[in-house]
This record gives sequence, C-alpha cells and structure tokens, in this order.
Amino acid sequence: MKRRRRNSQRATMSEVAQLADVSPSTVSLYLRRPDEVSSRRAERIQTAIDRLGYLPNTMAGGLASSRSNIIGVIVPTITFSFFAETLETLERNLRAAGYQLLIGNTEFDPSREEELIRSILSWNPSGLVLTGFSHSRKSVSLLAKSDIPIVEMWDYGQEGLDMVVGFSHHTCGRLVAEHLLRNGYRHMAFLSTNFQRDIRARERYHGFRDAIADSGGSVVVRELAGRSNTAEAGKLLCSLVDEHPETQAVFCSNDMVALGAMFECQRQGWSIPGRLAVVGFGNQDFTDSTVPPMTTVEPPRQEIGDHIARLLIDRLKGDDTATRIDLGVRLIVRESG
Amino acid sequence: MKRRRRNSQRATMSEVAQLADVSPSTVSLYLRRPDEVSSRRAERIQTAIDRLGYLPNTMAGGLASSRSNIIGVIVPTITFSFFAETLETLERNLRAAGYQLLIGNTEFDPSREEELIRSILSWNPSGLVLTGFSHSRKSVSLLAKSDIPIVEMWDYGQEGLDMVVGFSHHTCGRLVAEHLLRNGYRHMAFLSTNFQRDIRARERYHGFRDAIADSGGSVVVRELAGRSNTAEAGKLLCSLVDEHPETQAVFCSNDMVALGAMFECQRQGWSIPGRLAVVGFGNQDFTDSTVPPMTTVEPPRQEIGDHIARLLIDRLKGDDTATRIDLGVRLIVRESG
DNA sequence: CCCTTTGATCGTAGCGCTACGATTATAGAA
DNA sequence: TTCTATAATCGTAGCGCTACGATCAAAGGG
Repeated sequence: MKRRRRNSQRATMSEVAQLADVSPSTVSLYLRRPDEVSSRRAERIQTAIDRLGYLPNTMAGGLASSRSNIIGVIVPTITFSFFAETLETLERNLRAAGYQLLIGNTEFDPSREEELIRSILSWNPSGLVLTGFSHSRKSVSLLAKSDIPIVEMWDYGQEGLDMVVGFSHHTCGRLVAEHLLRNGYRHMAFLSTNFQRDIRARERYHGFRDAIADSGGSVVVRELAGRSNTAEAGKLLCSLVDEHPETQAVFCSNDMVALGAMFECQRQGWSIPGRLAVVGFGNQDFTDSTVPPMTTVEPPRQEIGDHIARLLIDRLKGDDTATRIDLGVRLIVRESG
Repeated sequence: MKRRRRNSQRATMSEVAQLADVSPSTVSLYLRRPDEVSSRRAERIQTAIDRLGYLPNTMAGGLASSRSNIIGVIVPTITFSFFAETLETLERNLRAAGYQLLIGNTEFDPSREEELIRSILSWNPSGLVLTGFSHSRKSVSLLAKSDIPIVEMWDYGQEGLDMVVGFSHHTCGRLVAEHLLRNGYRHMAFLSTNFQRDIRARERYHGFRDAIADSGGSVVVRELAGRSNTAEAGKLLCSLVDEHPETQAVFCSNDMVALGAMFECQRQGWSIPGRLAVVGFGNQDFTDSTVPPMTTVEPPRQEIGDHIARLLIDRLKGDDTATRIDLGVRLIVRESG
C-alpha cells in the first residue's frame, strides 16, 4: 500500500541500528541506559548517530512509553517579573532533570485555565503546576482523573489539590501593616492593581486591612482600572490623598505601582516618608536605588521554582515528600516607609 | 503477552467509538473535520466524548500524522519584559490558530542554543522562532536539515536563515544619537548592560557611536558587569561623570538602566536634562511617569509577535509571503533628553 | 426499478519508538 | 571440559492515533 511520504530527511532509529549493525532495541537501550550496552557497540552506535545526525522522535518515544518528559505550567501572565522568574528557575531545574516545560498563560482570564489544562493534559504530561487555588469545577475533575502530580504555587493557606508551594498573601499584608503601625502610622491606604485580575493583591489587602482594623487604624483602598500602570497609579494616589488628606502611608500592590506613587510624591513635593510612607511588593531590582530607597516585600520568586522542581522530581521518582510548603516573605525595610 | 498497564484512566478514541457505536475512524474524522460527519453521529460522538471525558492523545496524533502543532521559540530570557511581551503576543496569536508554543531560554549562553534546538526539533515542531542571527555552525546545519519554517526575530540587517522579523539596533543607536546631536549635545556616553550577554545593546552602541563620530562628537561607554542592575547603573554613571565631566547626555541600554541613571542624578543633584540628558530603551510602562518623563525608544515588542504569527501561519498554509520585515523603532521624545 | 453519483463510514497499515520476555554471548565454578 | 550465573542483545507486540482507499448508504436519473 502506498503511504504518505516519510517525514523530511530525519533518520530513524532503525537506520542508526542498521548503520551500526545492531538491532534497533540496542540503540534504544543505548539511548536510555548507555551503561547497559557494551562499550564496543556503544561506540559504533554513537558513530552512526553522529554520521546520520540522528535526533530521537520524542512523540514516538512518548507514545510507546506512555510517559512524557513534559511538565505543564499555567500562570496568569509571563510579563510579570514575579512569574517570569519563577518560571525561569523552574525551567532550569527541571530541564537539568530531563523535563521540558509547557507554559500556558491565562492572561488573567480564569475561564481560560480550563482550556489550557485540557490542552496540556492532552500531551500526557508528567506533572502540572498551577498558579493559585482557584479552579473551575470542571478543571478539578479533569485534574483528579489525570492522576499526575499537581503543584499549586504562589499561594498558601487553603487545602490544595495535591502539593502546594507558596506563601500567604494575607499574612504578607498583615506583616506590612504591623510594620507601619509599629512606626506610628495610623491612617493607611492600599493602592492596587485590579483585584479581579490580581486576586493575590486582594488577599494582601485583606491581611493589611484586618491588621489595621485590629489596632484601630483606618485604611482606604484604590484599584487601578486595567493592567498595572505606573502613571495611573500616580493619578490615583493624588486623588486619594485629595479625598483623604489624613493618609500617612500607602502600601502598593507591587513595586511598579509604588514607583508611580513615589514619582507622584516627588511631583507634588511630598516628602517620603515624612508626608507619605510608601511600601512596595516584589523587591524588584530597582527598589534599592529609588530616592529614597524603597521599603518593600520580597516574595520567594525563585525559591518557589526551586522547591516545585524538587518536589516534582522526588514525586516522579516515587518518593512521597512534604506536600505543602510555606516559603513566607521577607520585609525589606529601607527608607521609604 | 502481558503488557504494561494502560495509561491511567484516560479513555481512548476506540472507547469513544464503541460508546457512540461508530468506528474509530469516524471519531477521528469528527474531531478533525466535524462537517464531514453526519449530524446524527456527530451528536452521538460528542455525547460519548463528554460522558467519558475523552481527551485526545496529542502524541499519538502527532506520531501518526508526522506533524505537530508545536512552534518552538528560543529567547535569551523570559524575564526581560521585551521578550516576555513578544512571547505573550506570539502565544496568543498562535494558540488561536491551534498551535502550542514550546519555549526555551538560553539564559544568555549562546552555547545552549544548540542544545535547545535539538531538544525542540526532537518534538517535530511545525516551526521555530529564534532570537537574533548568531547561531553555531552545528545549529545551522540542524536547522537546514529540519526543513521547517524558521523565523529569526528582534534583529534586522543580516541575511537570515529563512524569515526575519525585527528591527536594526544599529539604526536605533543612530536615531538616538541624531536626536541628541540635533539638540546640541556633543559629549555623550553609552551606559549598558553587559555586551556579551546583550549583543543587541552592543549593536545599538555601535550605531550610536558611528553617528556621533560622523559629526565630531565624543562618546564614552561603560558596561555593567553582570545582569541588568539598577543600582550598579547608578554607581557606574557616577564614576563615568567623574572621569568625564564633559559628558552631557547618556543613552542607556534599557529603561531600567536609565531609571538607575535618573535616580543617581537626583541623588547627585544633577538636573535632567540640564546637567545630563538621559535616554532609555524600551518605552516600558513607567517611563512616562518618571521625573522628568523619560525620553526613550519604543521597540515593536508586540508587533514582532503579531508578524511572526502571521508569517508562520501563512507559510504553514502553503502561502509564500514576505520573508524579511523591518519593523523599525519609534523615538519617544519626552523631557529627559 | 436498476444504475450511477455523491456523501458518509469503515478497515487496515503504519507513524517511530519502548517494554519485556526470549535468546545468545561471556565468564566463572566445579 | 561442562554447567550455571550473569551480562548483553534481540524480536515482538503494541502505544493511540491518522491517512487513505475501500465499502456502504442515500439520492437522483433514465
């Protein structure tokens, strides 16, 4: 029977085997566990591989072994440096262990998560990493059926589907509130990216608000309309202070928003922290060189990636290790608040 | 013969077929070209799919059709917002057309590119997107053999392996130099991330330097040691001005470096642009709210993604369209220089 | 009513690899 | 030397799907 034409020029394993004068099985074995092949044949096989420029066909291998070296990761966006750094660390660790990352981003649309999960599961991945705890009912049932290790990251506190690596944003909010309260501030504001998009910012706000309420301070909140926008943050801060001139300190949902706030202060001639204390979140690289240096919170961006990789690798080796890790955050006290 | 146990609980296409009382072929056809299946069976098949929670096995499909819906992308890092935005746009467009991105990052180590190319090619991708023109000889021969559409992005001016979408960094450097020269600046500096890592920054420097040399101005260059670091940028600027007090304007290799420069000016009490003009690169969100607003260059971050997606989709449909696109840059003149 | 045409469905043969038992080579013990 | 024990190699049967020609059903023409 006539068949569709062979896929481009790529050599197959059989061709390698033929050239090396061994069976395809031996080539396969050489590729997977080289030390179980005699050095004489190993050498012949390697020569053949080089001669033919042989590249294994990952799909064929994956199908035959009904395993894949894929780990799926779903994040809201890769343009937040937070997630990008976690991804990069995760990728580095996992690649070293022979895994390949398949990245999906929801662009902050929670309904897209399910579609991404489907698409990733159809690759038969070895594991899956999700951001946060909030998943559609359908997604949860897909995941339950899939029977692979799941990690939920960048959050902590809820039960979780399987493994969890992150920190509590609520606690983070409290931490900042307590720091400011300790320094005598009473009237606070929370200046935030949109809560709908950034649900973790809302958690931080809740922690912040609760701690302040506990000690009798006041707190005002303002949300940006769209995506994180430094200029809009400045304007919003301005109108906030206009309406609530008693405000003494503002906790921003991320360092970029805080940067916008600081520039606005400079523009208005408000001294930092004299007139207004400003605290960021993220401890991004630039925060130590603002004027004055920015007080901020350092989330364990890379540590999250490191821990997830370790957890996943252990689990895939069969070990059953710790399944919930709270990495906490570090308050970086500088001069802005 | 005893076989390894079936892969988890996932239903196969045959099971769907059985439940819907049709042949597997019909299910396959329904999934690929639904309108070629009668509505009666289509309905039965869809019901069966839903009942069983069937997810197609992408690897099996890919192997059988010796095609994959994968597009590989190799970037130096995903933590640069430039590349992240291009990736996100590319992903959005390509996903809409049914493709899946496989992202590899070299972490600025050119020698890792080859390894990534191998690893991606082993997935039998439909296309491959690389950053820049610089590839090892081995990589080039791998790519030549692979016979898939290739796009080189974020650069323009050289011949290219296949398609090219980007802009000329050399021209960009000239553009900034000409702008500054026009405004009467004669003694310039280029403050840069490490040239070894960021070879496009070096190209911009060359363009900058050449244009200045043409009109008799002077230019000094300073490179950061490691990765882009705002604080280090400030210190470096300081020592630069110390050694070359005649310096009137500084072009920074990206907005973060420029931010560091601006903060240093503020700290030193140098007026911008009176004592020192500062120009960035990237037109990142925050640049319009610095004090004073930052003059910078806008690279076509998202447009690159859009064009690549279109090119790739057209090519994969068989059309043979334009293969080299120069998107140019836009100088955003604000008040800092 | 039979024959043709068109559209819908199905059966078969792989895609390139891996798992695993079977077979063969090698080395050590008796 | 002969027999085991062990290591190295091989043959076979799929993994779950798609491509494609073959078959079957439905609809129209004479």
